[in-house]
Amino acid sequence: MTVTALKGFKDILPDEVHVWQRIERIARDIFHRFGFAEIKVPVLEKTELFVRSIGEATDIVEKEMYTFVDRNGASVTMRPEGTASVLRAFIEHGLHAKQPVNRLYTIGPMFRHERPQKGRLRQFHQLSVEVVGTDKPSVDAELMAMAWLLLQELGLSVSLQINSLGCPQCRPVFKEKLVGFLEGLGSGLCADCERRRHTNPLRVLDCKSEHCQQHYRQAPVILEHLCAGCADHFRATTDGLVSLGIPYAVNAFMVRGLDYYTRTTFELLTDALGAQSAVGAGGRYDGLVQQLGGPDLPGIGFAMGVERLVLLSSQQEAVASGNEPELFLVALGEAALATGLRLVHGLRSCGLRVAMDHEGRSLKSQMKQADKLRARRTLIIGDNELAAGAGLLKDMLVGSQETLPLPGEVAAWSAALASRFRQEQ
RNA sequence: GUGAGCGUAGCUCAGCUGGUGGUAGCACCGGGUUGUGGCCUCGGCGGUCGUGGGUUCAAGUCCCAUCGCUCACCCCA
Repeated sequence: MTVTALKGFKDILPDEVHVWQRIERIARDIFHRFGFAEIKVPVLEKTELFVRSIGEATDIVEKEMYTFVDRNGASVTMRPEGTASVLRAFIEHGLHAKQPVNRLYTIGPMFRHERPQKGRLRQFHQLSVEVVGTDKPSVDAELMAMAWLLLQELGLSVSLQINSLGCPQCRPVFKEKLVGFLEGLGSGLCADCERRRHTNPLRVLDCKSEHCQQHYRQAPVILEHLCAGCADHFRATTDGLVSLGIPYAVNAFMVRGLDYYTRTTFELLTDALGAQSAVGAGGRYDGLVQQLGGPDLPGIGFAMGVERLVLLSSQQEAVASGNEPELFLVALGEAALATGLRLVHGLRSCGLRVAMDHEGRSLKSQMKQADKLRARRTLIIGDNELAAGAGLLKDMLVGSQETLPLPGEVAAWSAALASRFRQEQ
């Protein structure tokens, strides 16, 4: 092998592609049920967009972005997440002017230069969903309910954790209190926490070390320091979840890796993916649209990792792809091959999935091929059949076989066969 | 960026303390059936043992380096 794919970039082979298609099909269906419209945006953007939205001091911006200078000398970046691009498009095209609240989703690849591991790649794919133009907590609940329904219809069981990160009024007050608390702790924390204490104090509380957690028993909790507005919002959001019957757990220590989140944040977690526990996550980002140069509109969104959904789906029973040929045409000899090709094209034109072999191989060999492709039926045409103006139609499931007269024009046979197969489906 | 494990056929893997690469399984191709798949059976195709050095009479096996993959830390979808 001379040239291989880049580290962390994966080929999705034909055998697994139907798992992806199923996920995307169910996702699109649900998004449409909830009134979302698809938007397709570029994978390459000006670097500035992500720096301004995600935050200069985040891990993503500091060390994970695929950033390079293009031929004109401009700094460009392969998008590391979807929200920034969607909001850029939203603002650039003035979508807010068309309707007060916009519901958008996009599906596609994201890029982050991290060390790959189970469920984590450098090119990965997200289902990304945004609601712009409302700050109503019932929308927060509705959005989480949609994510929940999607996982449910995919047959995956996960847990929902939620938190509130407050707003520009109450979060700084809490942060100050937390820093004060951490300084009073002295030494004894793990190395990571020692470091985070200064770089990202909020994240300290998320530490997995039992030892550190003991120190944090008395730590101030964000949910107890929300301003009245944020507290009301959080209460209304959880009320909404309860009324919709969505089970959730409050995790006051949950933090997000992007700076733009405000108020509601949530994660959809599984324990079946090794170290990668989040299959989806999101939150509210009031203020982000304005920060990106747009109108002062609130927003909320979430993303789900398609690879992680695929990993979880693949742990379920295998499902047939549904793309098996409805007919495999077996042609024996030159003359039959020529007639067969015309018949196959006629059937395909009538909407049937039809396969055939062009190599002139033996009958047995072609039957094997039809079986391997899991073709529903075979139509055998050889010299005998040509002479008789007929074909042998075999049902590959039952094993029964009948002589099928093929009189007149190919177009006529094709239409007749196609409508007959439809009825038998 | 840090750490650990692993690189033998298209895939999954045997190969013990160095002594000629496995009739291995799956897959693929062909026969057993004058023109009929799955099951069975027989045969065939298929390998720079990741790469480069070193030790040795002899290296898939031991040593070093290097590349790649995987998992974990970090972080995240």
